[in-house]
Amino acid sequence: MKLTIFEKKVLNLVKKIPRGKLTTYKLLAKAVGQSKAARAVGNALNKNPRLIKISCHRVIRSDGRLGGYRLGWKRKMLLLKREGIEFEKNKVKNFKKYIQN
DNA sequence: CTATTGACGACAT
DNA sequence: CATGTCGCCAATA
Repeated sequence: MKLTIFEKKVLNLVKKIPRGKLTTYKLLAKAVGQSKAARAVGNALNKNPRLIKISCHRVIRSDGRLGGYRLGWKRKMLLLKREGIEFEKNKVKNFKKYIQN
């Protein structure tokens, strides 16, 4: 499985997110120099070859909603709760305070 | 080269 | 708050 440059960039940033912190597809896009490629970022994570090793569950939507996850958003939510993150109505409560800058 | 496909985002209704 | 629309983009067929 070979990864494209774009995918590598994204995955490398994602794996650095510390436990209990979050980031968004949009921020990642900006971080790799393509502020409008949030959607493409999501696709990159979807292809994530090491779903187990890379914590792609810490990436959410810019509006605080969870966004997708290969194994289902419920699973994603569980993992986040396990890291001490709280929810309300399918949205992360005060998500801005968890964002990793 | 063109068309399609989404783990998206901003805005309108 | 819930949907729908439209624009964006990298990857793929």
